[in-house]
Amino acid sequence: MFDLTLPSVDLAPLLVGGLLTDRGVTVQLTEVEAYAGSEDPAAHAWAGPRPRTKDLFGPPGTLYCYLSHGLHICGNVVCGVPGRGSAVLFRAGRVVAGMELVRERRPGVADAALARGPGNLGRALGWTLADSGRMFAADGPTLEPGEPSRPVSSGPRVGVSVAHGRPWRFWADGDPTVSGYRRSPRIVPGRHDW
DNA sequence: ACGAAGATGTCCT
DNA sequence: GGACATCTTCGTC
Repeated sequence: MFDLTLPSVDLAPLLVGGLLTDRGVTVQLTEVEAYAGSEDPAAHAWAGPRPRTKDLFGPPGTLYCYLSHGLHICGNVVCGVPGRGSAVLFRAGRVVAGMELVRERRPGVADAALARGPGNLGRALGWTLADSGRMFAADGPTLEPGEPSRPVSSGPRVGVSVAHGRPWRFWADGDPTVSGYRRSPRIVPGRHDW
């Protein structure tokens, strides 16, 4: 298990290569992003606790799931100081166990793409909004250390329109299961925006 | 009540 | 690289 009391920016690079398991499916993480809670304009926790984001403010080790674009379930592990809303978003991984189950959930998809992108990773694990609030523990989802498939690189987070100067996305560079970088169309040109 | 903005995915050229 | 589907949440009127 990881030390989930670490700040998200310190924990995130350690999670690359780590093994995320839930309900018989294991993915080796190849891409994650750190969000620094109430100190991070790009974080869901920035506006303070809301009905939708209440699980972000739970204890470290809480699974926070949110609905993205009305379709996709994305998952995070809450970490750091309790109540600050810090978390690491699981963006992509390689399926290493439960492959048959994942193929059923995502028919016709190439193996490398089964859990590529946060929404696809959530689908691979079968997550729904009801999974938000569960705890990482022996009887729930688990996170175990593992060796990254490639050297870990860092850069700006995908799709965020503010605080894009913070290189808080971490990935196994060159791994085919990593999602492509996508710049937010709403970043105002020329503005540094840390 | 209305409109815009998403921590996206997929298909198209 | 760009368009668009999709729908909840939130800000504003």
